[in-house]
Amino acid sequence: MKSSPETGLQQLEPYAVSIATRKRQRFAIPAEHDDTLFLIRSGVFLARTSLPDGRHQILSIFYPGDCIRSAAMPPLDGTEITAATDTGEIWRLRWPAVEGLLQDDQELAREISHRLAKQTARLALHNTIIAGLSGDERVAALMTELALRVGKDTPAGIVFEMPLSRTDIAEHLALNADTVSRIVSRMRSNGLFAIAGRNRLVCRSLEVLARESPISTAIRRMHETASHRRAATSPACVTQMKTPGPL
Amino acid sequence: MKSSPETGLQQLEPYAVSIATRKRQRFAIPAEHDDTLFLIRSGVFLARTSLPDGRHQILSIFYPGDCIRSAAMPPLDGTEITAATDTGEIWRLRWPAVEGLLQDDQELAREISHRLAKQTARLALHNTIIAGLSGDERVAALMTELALRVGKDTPAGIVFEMPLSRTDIAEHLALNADTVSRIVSRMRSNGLFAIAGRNRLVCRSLEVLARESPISTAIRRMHETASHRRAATSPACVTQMKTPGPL
DNA sequence: CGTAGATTTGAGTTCTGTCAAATTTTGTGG
DNA sequence: CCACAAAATTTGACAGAACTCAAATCTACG
Repeated sequence: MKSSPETGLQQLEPYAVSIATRKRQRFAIPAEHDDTLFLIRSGVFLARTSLPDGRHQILSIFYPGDCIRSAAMPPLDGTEITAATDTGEIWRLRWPAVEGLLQDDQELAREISHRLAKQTARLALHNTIIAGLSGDERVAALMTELALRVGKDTPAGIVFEMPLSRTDIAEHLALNADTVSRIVSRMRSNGLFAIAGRNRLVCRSLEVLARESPISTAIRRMHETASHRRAATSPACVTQMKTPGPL
Repeated sequence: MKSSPETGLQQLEPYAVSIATRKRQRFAIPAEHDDTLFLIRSGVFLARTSLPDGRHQILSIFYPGDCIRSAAMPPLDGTEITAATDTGEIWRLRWPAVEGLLQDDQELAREISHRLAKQTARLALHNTIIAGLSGDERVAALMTELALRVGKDTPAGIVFEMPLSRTDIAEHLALNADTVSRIVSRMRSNGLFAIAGRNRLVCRSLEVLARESPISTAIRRMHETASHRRAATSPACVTQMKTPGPL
């Protein structure tokens, strides 16, 4: 169905400004009149916004292949995109330019609108998670998502770098950082996952983890198709690996 | 900027199945392989989903002019669209057919993608509301939205039919129906709005109501531009009016 | 090796959920 | 128009999950 490879949309390259990012690098969302498309090429990025009272929220997590159209961002001041992984690459394009291309390339039009639709579905699913699940279930849902998205299969289980701090997790799941810490500790002591070094998580069984979250089926449907999990020996996705050892 | 009138996209009519709806009428979301576009022509509709544990959630509220692409819905079983107003009209189109039209009509393509983007932004804003605001603030946000969307200016203030039951509100705002009832009663006794007959609310001052919600600015930006509030004597928007009297 | 930032943990508080009962509203049929 | 049953809403009492605040640890990094 899709003609493009993993992160796809290669044909947009001539129109894009490519930016190599480092952790915590921030990108402002242009105003309405300067509609912009960001394309995640590698790494994990976050859409973060701040409420008038000074608190912050993480609206969504972006993975390679995701498109971010500024017009689809809520009109909240202080909304920005931040890099969550140590390194990453993001493309920046003017939306009107993209729109022009779509007319001549129906395949491209189909692909972009499909991706945007899928991300809207993800947003809605996240809504469901926040609105309907307990703290524990929310964390389990996030861990399942990350295992599917940035995890690599190893003999010990699925290993992944956690790109979000406790505070990030809290801001994403509508919880408190203290509460997240408690929940993560509890899940760890229950053996749902182990911690191997700085921010590296090992999930022995995705099944067991998924069982902690009522809507894990939807999460898997949403993130598994886009998943490109591979053995830790794979050369791709270097973004996620700081040290090459499998554990 | 937009060439089309209020609910727009008239040129899609030949390709659409028009459905006149009555309250609580339900529409299934077609599966992935049968991507469909719904177009709200009049009335208020809800996207409702049910969790495995039997609870329900209302993912979003749709107003005239909104587009619902089934591929942008989360992959949750039991997700459906329901009519919230007594009467309404909805168009149903096959997405591939729409996609074909977009190629020949760039203006249409622009308009549809713009609407879909705006609705994604609304979803993200709703996320923010659920995740970051207290119960009272959430209800105030919803009331502000409804006043802007379906309200009509009268000498007594902004009058609107509340299309959502207490349970609906609860399912939309991630609260409990009992809690919603308490909050609504409290807001009413605080004079934020009055109740005039069956499900009819009167908001004396949008400013005062908006002050109850920290992100009212964004809500207004999001819903005011699409708003077509008019005096209660206006012939349009009959959907909202059961009895013609202004109070 | 020390400092700044992140994480963990404890104790107490608050908001919201739960359950049950009372009350109001709505729809229906004489 | 009234009576009645069903549904929706309101209200009270209580329980629980998550938040807040503060202090103790831990970690990264110069």
